[in-house]
Amino acid sequence: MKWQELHSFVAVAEEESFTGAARRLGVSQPEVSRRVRQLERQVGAKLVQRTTRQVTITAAGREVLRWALGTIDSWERVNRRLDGYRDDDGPRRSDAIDTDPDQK
Amino acid sequence: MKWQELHSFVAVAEEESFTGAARRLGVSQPEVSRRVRQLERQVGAKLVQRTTRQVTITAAGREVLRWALGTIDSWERVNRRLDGYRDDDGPRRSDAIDTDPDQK
DNA sequence: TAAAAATACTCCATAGGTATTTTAT
DNA sequence: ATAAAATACCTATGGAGTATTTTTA
Repeated sequence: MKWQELHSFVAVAEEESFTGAARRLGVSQPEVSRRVRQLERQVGAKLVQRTTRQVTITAAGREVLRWALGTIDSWERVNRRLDGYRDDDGPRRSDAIDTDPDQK
Repeated sequence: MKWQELHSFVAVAEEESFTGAARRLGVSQPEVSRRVRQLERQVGAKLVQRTTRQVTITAAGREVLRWALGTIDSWERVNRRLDGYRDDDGPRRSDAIDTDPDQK
């Protein structure tokens, strides 16, 4: 499971659109499609019900969404607590950890 | 950030050894080394202090470890709750989501 | 000096883009 | 008919192995 997949799924769930999510994530629409499908494959359950006109989250999707939001949030808190320990020698690459949706 | 990196870090922290963690994860020692370094790079802080004879977790490492353990645990709970929704058509690939350390 | 971590090099899998096709309203 | 998701295809990045080198107790 990858962080990006979670973020992509969250974006799709919130935007109720793959293209919208793609725009928001700064990535192509097919890529979002792939990430969500991949997540679904790994989880073993359909997370969003899609037709070309409607994207609705499934019951399983709601479960995962809740968890994903909580996890992302808890990470952000831990991440903040790490500020004290941070070694600022290496090149600062805030994009490496895509904790923030509006990275770029 | 990748799930594997978290698991690798947890294994290293618990085994206090890269080779031990590698054995436990069923992966090569250099790979574990890379995954942990990658995680450190992303986090922006050294998580384990290593010499060739001693591997000790840092303060930052302890923070991340706590979070990682909690996250892995919470995922396992959600994952169990998903059993009801699971579509058992596609090939069962329990290894895809490495939620379980003893996958293979 | 011996055991363990890091580096070097290689190969192949997959992440991710563009172009196109399919589908549902 | 059209907007949006899926598929096809291609390239480049990086995941992961083996072999080797470096390091410290």
